[in-house]
Amino acid sequence: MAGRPRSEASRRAILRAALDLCERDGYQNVTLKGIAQAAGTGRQTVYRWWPTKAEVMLEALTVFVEAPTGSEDLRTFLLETFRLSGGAVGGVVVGLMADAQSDEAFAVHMRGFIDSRRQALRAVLVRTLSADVDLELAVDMVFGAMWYRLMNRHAPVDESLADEVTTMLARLSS
Amino acid sequence: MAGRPRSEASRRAILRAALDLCERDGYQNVTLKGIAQAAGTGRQTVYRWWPTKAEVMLEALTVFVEAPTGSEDLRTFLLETFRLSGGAVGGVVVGLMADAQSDEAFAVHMRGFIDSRRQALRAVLVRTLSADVDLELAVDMVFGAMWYRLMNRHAPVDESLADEVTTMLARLSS
DNA sequence: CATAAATCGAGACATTGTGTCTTGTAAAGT
DNA sequence: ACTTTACAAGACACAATGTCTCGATTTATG
Repeated sequence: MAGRPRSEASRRAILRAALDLCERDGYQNVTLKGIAQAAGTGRQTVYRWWPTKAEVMLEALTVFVEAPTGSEDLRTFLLETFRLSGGAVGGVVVGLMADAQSDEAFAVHMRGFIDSRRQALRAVLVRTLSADVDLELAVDMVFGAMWYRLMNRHAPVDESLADEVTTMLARLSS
Repeated sequence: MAGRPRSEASRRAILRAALDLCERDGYQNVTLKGIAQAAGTGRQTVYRWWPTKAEVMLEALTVFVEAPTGSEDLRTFLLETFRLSGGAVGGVVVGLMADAQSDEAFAVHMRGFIDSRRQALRAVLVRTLSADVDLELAVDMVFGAMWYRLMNRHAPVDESLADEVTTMLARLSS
């Protein structure tokens, strides 16, 4: 009761092609057909292992992009996080968040991804803020500001945002 | 050099049908074909005046939903805003934000909509916060937290959020 | 009143992406 | 050998988008 094993080469080729096409054409213009073609694989091979483009991208992110380590310093943590989000990866995660709005099954996985990042920030903030500050709300406001800017594009997500957020939070404990 | 004037009845029927279908089926499941059909109008009549579903919805919001007035009290302002965003309107604006990620022309209009709300909050915050607090960042963090919760759905946008944000901001000026 | 201009509702049409299905081949265990 | 599963390639039905055509309607102009 066993057949041909899953091709690890095809899997990596698909995940790699997904990210590459994303960077070249933008998340919204990437199609599953395009991913399969760029990866030199059949379309069914993609559909067999992932239900949607978003799921492919999410796995590609976790495989090829390492998340910022849990730095102890808030400013450093935010610098790493915002540097990553402001670049090509930012375009992907924004597309994923947009797709999550029309795909509840994927939204669940997206929340898992988001939650891991929330935990990392929470671990930093718990050492930075006073004990009587609402930690969950602080996480919402920091990452909220980041996502808000990523999606609405009224201001960049960059080093200066990390500085400003850091000084803003410092005021809470004075 | 004048022809038949635009039918105001059709315009209102389309905007009304757009919101009604949104509430019944959810933003993502609404199609332009469905809107035209529900409004009892031809499809071309919709396309003649709006390029996309998102533009129809945005106009429908501004016509049928009145924005919270610029209350002087921060907590009251947030209560009104969050009560609106937490209901059926929240589902629409989230859908619009998602669509804006794949339609740059609409994203420009969306930023205009967002910016009017930012100005309203800014007007309240400038009377609430100390003069040396970064006002733009404060707006980003407050509305950011709201949008973050609306899109990721890890926590509700309700009265308690308004309370928590109000007390959090009060700490900045102590 | 006659004509030009622009709208109206209705629906055909091509295009594109999704997701399923089929075909013939390849690689594993039994 | 035989079964099972994956593979690449591509046909297929389906749904939504956006353009186009059609005949009819409603306005301003001469």
